[in-house]
Amino acid sequence: MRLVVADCAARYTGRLSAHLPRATRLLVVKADGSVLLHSDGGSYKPLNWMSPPCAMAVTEPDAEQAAAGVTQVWTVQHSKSDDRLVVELFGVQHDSTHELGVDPGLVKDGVEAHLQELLAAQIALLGSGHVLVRREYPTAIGPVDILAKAPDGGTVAVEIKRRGDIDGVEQLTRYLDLLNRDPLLAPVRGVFAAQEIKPQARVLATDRGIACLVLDYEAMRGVDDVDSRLF
Amino acid sequence: MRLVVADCAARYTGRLSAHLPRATRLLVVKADGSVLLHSDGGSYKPLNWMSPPCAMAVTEPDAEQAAAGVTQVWTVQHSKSDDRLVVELFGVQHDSTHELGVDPGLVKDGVEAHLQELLAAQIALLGSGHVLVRREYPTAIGPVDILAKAPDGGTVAVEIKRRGDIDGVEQLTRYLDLLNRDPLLAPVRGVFAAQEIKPQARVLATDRGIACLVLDYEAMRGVDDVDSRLF
DNA sequence: CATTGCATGTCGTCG
DNA sequence: CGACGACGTGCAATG
Repeated sequence: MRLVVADCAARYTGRLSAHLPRATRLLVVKADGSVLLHSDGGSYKPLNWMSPPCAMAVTEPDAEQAAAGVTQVWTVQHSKSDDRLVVELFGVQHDSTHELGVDPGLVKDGVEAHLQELLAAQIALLGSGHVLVRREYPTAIGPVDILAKAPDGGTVAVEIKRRGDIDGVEQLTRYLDLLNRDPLLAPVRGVFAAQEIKPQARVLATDRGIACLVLDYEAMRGVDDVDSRLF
Repeated sequence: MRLVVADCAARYTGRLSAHLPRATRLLVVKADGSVLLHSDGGSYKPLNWMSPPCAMAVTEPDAEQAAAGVTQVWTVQHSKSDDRLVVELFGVQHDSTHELGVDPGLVKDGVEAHLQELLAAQIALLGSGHVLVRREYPTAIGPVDILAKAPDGGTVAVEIKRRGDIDGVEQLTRYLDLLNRDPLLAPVRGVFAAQEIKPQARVLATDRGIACLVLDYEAMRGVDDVDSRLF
């Protein structure tokens, strides 16, 4: 990994065209050839970058660039597309290279998968008397998160999201359209379950006769912990 | 901006829980207090990070950490949530600080907005005899990208995307449902226009009687250039 | 300030 | 390799 702090300007062409006026920035060149240009603020997203696979060529400035004070030019070309990043360096404050080795990568705890497990285990949250049919119930247009039988003999299809917005309601609607054509399942009601349900999503769901269920992750995990201790 | 290359391990808790096993990484501390942990590969996204506003506290390792070889601990706490990033540093290879100043930021050329302008100017791409009503036609659930009158007296609603996938078809469907309730506009046909239309989106659109229009950005810009020269 | 829709999204997973 | 959904999505425009 090479770290350069330099006064620079950049131009990107590819999926869009964009340019960065001259300023002092951090340039990171990673072992796989990818390049990041970071400013001293903002988010984790660089101002400009090139993703791997790509190759960097360092060239001398042409006459015009040299007259403007450019000391070197980095041309970073993506290997599989015509995306290109050209960086003009004016003055270099810092330049160092470091051996980092391979990274074992991030280890995450589950979120949506865990919510699905918890709700399957606590299916009575849908209402007393509900029975789990199965998780990831397969259909032609993808798996339904949870399918359950209601005490009245009907079927309940549950779509689970961490954050419930309009897309999730659309997805559940498509499942319901399909499932209700199956005489063995119909009538199928929908339940839209999420840790947080956006107002617009709630309106749309209600308009379509889909129930909304707000999931309390901590509480559900608490119940689960109690269960774990009992067995 | 502070750049540190160090052997480190990290733990993030907040919207999810995750940890990074010990390895050598780049740690960037920006002027606004935000912290990025980068490996020597992958994309521009850090392995782990903390967004501003946040504050970093550097502390001595406790007895257990010290025994494991930890020399210092960085605790980065988000100011507005309970998101927290804790980094244990074992050995520091590099540590430097740089003054960067304010960045003027990225300047982009338009993409979707430009497509919309071009199609509005070349409305005959919808078929000969079409007349533009307006761009960003307002409705209760958001603006329709382009509304036009067809030569047969009907109305055409156009949804424009750079890449056309299923969400765009859903969005256009909602607009069409609403617009067709207006007797002054009905019947309203839909046109789904994009530089690239995903197969699933095309199937869904066709199934709903929505026409698909693939936009050739370069060709449309070419026509526009010719127009500009004429005037 | 909340909401919405876009993104050079990136990243996993599955067919 | 392509398609699809989730993301600690981030981010700007907008009401």
